[in-house]
Amino acid sequence: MVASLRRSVEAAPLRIGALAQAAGVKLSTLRFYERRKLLVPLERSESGQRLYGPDAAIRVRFIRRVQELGFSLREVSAVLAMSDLRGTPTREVARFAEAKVQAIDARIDDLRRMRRAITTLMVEGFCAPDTVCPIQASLGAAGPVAARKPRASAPASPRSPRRRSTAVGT
Amino acid sequence: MVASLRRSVEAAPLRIGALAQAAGVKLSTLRFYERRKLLVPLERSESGQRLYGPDAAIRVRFIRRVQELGFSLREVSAVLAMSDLRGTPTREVARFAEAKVQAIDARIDDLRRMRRAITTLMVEGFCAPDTVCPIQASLGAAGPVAARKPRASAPASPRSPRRRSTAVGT
DNA sequence: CTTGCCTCTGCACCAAGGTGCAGGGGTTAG
DNA sequence: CTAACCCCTGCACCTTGGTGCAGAGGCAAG
Repeated sequence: MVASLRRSVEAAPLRIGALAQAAGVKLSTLRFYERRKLLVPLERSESGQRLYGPDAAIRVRFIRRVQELGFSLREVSAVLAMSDLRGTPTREVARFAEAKVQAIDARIDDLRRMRRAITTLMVEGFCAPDTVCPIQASLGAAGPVAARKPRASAPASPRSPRRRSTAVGT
Repeated sequence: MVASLRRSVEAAPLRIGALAQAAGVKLSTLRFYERRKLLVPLERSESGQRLYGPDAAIRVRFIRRVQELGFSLREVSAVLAMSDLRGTPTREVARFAEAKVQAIDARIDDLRRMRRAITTLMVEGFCAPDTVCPIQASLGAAGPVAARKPRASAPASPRSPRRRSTAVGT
């Protein structure tokens, strides 16, 4: 009842299954995001069913995209918190945003460097024997090593494991 | 004894502890990389101690850097396998390299888009209330959602947890 | 009312990337 | 010789980001 009376043009609230479909993720993922405070349903029905607003799918897709860009869920939630502070760029938020931008720039630089190393290599016909391969040299030089953190990229089906070793092909 | 007689100019083989120090990682990490075939010691001493060549630290740093760029260890090892094929860019390797370059480009594009969204936002004084925040809109639009994959970036000390929720500050 | 499809909660488990620890030897200075 | 370090193996455990499952309840159609 309550729900069906909202401003009529507004899309009806989605239940979890519909949202999962719309956003292309699993129910369990949505519940997981809720635990992590990334996506909280607009409200619950009397019987406890999660009801999401029509923009929820965008939020979910956003989360996935940002993760793809190499940010952890913790960071994604910081970004979301920031974007949720509509109209109020506090000093803290501004600093956070700035830091994010710098991190993004640094990451772009690294990717460019790596890209360059790879293409150069391919053009030059690969590493000469008995030298340190330039791909490695380009990124392996001394400097801060950074504690274990990242992960990303290529597609891998969740239910297709059973491969261990590490061949170059494929 | 054996070790001290190698061609005098070549740096002495490192034992695992020295390499770990030089590369800024833990012993256990090096052993782990060995299991994953990312870094195999040059040889073992008679008593079974791992002995690494002088370039090992570069390789380790390289691994860390590439991971930071958002590649999984599986992918890193593919890159390394590629770079280890000194002098022989096979067709397979070339295809792999090309794919990597494309992946890198795509990732750079995404990062740029996100960067743009953030800076624009900061300039414009944040999202208007009652609209979908442009940060989210810029990346959350419909399209393929991509199965769970990535991870990366900001520093976080391994032994400093005990924080759960997700505030924007810090 | 029963069937079928959703959804709920709680809990266990998965893979990746490490980390730590126990128990047992190597090696080396004093 | 013995202490102090270093290193070995195997195994258990940790964090992230999800998944899956069981057991129980909601709800619309026939």
